[in-house]
Parts: sequence; structure tokens; C-alpha cells
Amino acid sequence: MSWTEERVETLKKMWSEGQSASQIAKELGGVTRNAVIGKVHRLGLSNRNGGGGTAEKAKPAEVEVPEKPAVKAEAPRPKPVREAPVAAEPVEEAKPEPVVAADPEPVEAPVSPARRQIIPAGQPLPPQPSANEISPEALASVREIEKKARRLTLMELTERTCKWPIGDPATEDFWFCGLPVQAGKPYCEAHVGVAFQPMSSRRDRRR
DNA sequence: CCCTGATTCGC
DNA sequence: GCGAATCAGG
Repeated sequence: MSWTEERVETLKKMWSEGQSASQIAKELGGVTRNAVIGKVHRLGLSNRNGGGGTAEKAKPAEVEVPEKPAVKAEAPRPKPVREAPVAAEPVEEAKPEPVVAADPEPVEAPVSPARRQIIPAGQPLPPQPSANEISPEALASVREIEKKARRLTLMELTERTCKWPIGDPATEDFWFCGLPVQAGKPYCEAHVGVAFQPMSSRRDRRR
């Protein structure tokens, strides 16, 4: 295999998207991650760099996803309490916005008759942390990730698959992320981002 | 052990 | 230029 224009393009694209060398190598095929890394260096795009000559501290591009309304087609049912997908606002104060199911999304998922409605009122729901103060980037990537999730079942999880739960466990609409985990951690890159927050203004909730 | 990117150096 | 081997780290 040689580095054809096309392959280099793919490399550049994926690399800028933050894909790992191994993933890129897998995608391209015929090359190892070493080859990819080597090429990356030779191309001089190992670090942030747009090729403008002047060293601009441009951040790693990152897939800028303004907002994707598609959250999750939920049936208009007495769904369990769930905070709004997120309100990524640069607000310093946590703003509890109890937005419940306000998705102007054309639901197309017919509710299965044999399900629903049997949600224990307790608190059996997994964290499903739709935090209040998660970095916008993390959230953006999480939403992206959830669309690329491998949708593994509990039995399919391994020590190397992201164990982030997605969906409502009380329905068929539930699965695990399943993407390759970060390293040692139980979640993939994106989910690690929201799971392990630096510890920002973790103001204790008063009750 | 799994993975990551960085570097070296014979080819 | 290429990339396996190696290094350094998580």
C-alpha cells in the first residue's frame, strides 16, 4: 500500500477529527498504526497546525456540532424523569431546567404494546448524567458517539467496550455504547469526558 | 494487558 | 519517504 492522495486525505480527515492512529490504520487498511503515525509526522500535522505558516494556536478543530435536535425518539409516555439533554450554556451558576421531553422531533417509533408503563417510581434509572456543567465539547462528542454506538447488549460487553448505558433500561430502547474504551477506564473517550468531570462547581445540592 | 502518540533508524 | 521496533506514557 502506498500513500495515495486519497488515502492521505482520509488520514488527514480522520486525524483532524481526533481519530486515533490505530483507528485510522484500520480504516485505511494495509497499514499499521505506526505507519499512520509516521505519516502524520512526516506530513507535519502531528500537533495543531493548519499549515498557515504562522504558528496559530488553533485548537484541534474538533467536530463542531452546533446542535442536533435528534435526541432520542421517545414515545409520549410517562417516561421517567430525565433532565433535558443538556443546556450547554456558559453559565456559571447551575440552572436546573426541568425540561421534560420537549423534543420537537417527529417521533416515528411506534411504541411496542408489550412494554412501557411499568417503571418503578423509585430511582432505578441509571445515572444517565445529563449534567449541568459538562464541557460543551464533551457533550457534543457524546451525542455524536451515541449515534455511532455499537449498541451492545449487556452480554456483549467486554472489558474493552464502553459500558455507558444509553436509552431507557425499562424498554427495548436500551443498549450500551460499546465503543473501544479509553484505556483502563470503563468508558470510551467521549463518555469518560462526561463521566469523570474535573470537579467543577460541584455545589452541593441543598435539600 | 489494553491502549495512546513519539522517535529512531535501516531500508 | 516509509514503517517496524522501540520508547514513554495512561
